[in-house]
Amino acid sequence: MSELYIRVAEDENEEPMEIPSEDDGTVLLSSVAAQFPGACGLRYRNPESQCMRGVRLVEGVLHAPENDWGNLVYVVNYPKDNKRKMEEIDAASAVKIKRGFQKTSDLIVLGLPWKTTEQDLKDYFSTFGEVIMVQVKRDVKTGNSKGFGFVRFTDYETQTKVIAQRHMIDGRWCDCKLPNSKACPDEPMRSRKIFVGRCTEDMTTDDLRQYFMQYGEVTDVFIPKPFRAFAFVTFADDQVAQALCGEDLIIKGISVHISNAEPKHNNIRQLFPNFPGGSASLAAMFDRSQYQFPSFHV
DNA sequence: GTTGAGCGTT
Repeated sequence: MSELYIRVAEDENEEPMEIPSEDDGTVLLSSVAAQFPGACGLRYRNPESQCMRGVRLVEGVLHAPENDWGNLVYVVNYPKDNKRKMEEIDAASAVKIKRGFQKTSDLIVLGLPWKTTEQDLKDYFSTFGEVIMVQVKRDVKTGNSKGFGFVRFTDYETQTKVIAQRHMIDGRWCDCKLPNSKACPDEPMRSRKIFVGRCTEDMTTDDLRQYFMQYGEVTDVFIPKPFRAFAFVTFADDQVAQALCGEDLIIKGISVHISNAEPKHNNIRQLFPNFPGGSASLAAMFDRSQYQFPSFHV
């Protein structure tokens, strides 16, 4: 019975994840909760009655029905109020739960040899865990490496391990750190609009709409022309927008950075036609006033 | 073709 895995999913229609069982054939609730934070039990559809059945849980240990887990997909139970929170109240935490708790972020890789390629980086970092993105930053004109890059892992544990040590890559010692540009203000505006930084030119409004749909209803996508490497996406629900803020997301293999959309203030003069002095001081005042006048940013 | 602490064509 050792080295057995059971299939567990958040919902009957979601993709299952394999959770390891113990030597005696039981599964620890903590093993389930490690992948599904907040889980308090498991259920499954009884093939005969077609009814959902609970899995026996004794002191944190889940016991196989009829002493055999079989090939069924088990569904995670959450405490009742959690569930209501997820479905009705807190769209923000729903997004986070869905994506797993320990989200990884891009790591900056400092000190790369000039000759190191993205393939080299991928080969090297794959020895630590699954890699979902690598970049070597290059001079746009010459194509020469700037001597640093970025890497992103699937698992948070991998990320922790990689940050903790130095790396010998193609004959040089390199460091991996969390990049500086991670900050999201503590008191974010409750905007429904997000700023999507580091877009590439081949990302269309349709691409962005398709991608962001998974988090909630998208009401608008705006890509400035000519190309400026960023875009705005507006959601129907501000909680969805806020939940994504500060994240690095992979779109078409490219890591984009999500932050709050700054209020646009190009029409201040129209709002305050008689304000004395230059537009700069007016703009500054507008910025300080945005909490009192939330309706000004649309 | 050069360099060696840094921060990703907002």
